Amino acid sequence: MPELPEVETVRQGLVPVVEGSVISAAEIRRPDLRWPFPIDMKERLEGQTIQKLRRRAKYILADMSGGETMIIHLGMSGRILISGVMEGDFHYEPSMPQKHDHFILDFENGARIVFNDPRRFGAIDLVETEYAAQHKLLINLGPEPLGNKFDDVHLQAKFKNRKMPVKSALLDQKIVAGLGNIYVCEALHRSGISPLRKAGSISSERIGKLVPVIRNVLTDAIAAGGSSLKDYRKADGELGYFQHAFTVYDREGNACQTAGCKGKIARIVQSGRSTFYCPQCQR
DNA sequence: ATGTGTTCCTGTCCGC
DNA sequence: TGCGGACAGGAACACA
Repeated sequence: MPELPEVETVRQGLVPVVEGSVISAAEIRRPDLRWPFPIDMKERLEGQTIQKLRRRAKYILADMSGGETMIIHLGMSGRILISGVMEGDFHYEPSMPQKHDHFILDFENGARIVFNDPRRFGAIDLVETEYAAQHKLLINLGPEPLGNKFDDVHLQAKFKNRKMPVKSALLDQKIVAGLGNIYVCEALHRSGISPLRKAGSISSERIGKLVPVIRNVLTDAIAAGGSSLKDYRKADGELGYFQHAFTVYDREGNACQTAGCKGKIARIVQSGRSTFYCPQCQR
């Protein structure tokens, strides 16, 4: 579900609530999500101050005062919602845990955050901050698409000789980390590149154009608070609204909006995932 | 090495 | 209304 813009939006929503806040209680309501939690995670979290909330690709990283970092992934259906209030605000009793609320953090300032994930493809781990970047889940990630290391030189090198469709290549987190199904489809449409094209067959000139398009799609989506289809909510429970700006994703059968294009948006399946594109203007 | 298919899990929607 | 099947923002893993 959540791709980079959604994860970043959630992170930004959580920052004012959790950064500098002391965890008074950690409630772990099942032993695992996709993988088992560290057996002593509760004890290692309680009493800690969350010093910094970072993001790497689709992961949220919470650095604790005691030198450990909590690594969080939202999977397909994960949400983190703020459900208590901070001191000084209007106060009310936190609601009872809902179905699929798996992990709850209470803070000394009265704030509460709840991790809810119906499908349980999400993950939470706790590791030494110093080695967080070497974590199995993070070590092989490619560059941040909004960072300096993501440029046309990098993408050309990664695409060279690859026979995989460009759609699949951009979903590969080792090539660039943070894109998912929505934003790959949208970026390819904005670029006029067919998702079916083999990555190795795209000219350096077109790759040079694709790089800023990817950045712009993600930046636009973050500015819109992400895309809310079914599960996704911002940390305050509000909807994102980038879904209204989709040009292809989930728009099968609609007319292509590209200026001068008479095409109709098609849906195909690549590597088991839906791809939406315009066969007319994407080549 | 590289590309593809399967799998984890719950919920929703659509057609009959 | 009920029932079955397709499908959903991800990505590790097994296998050709």
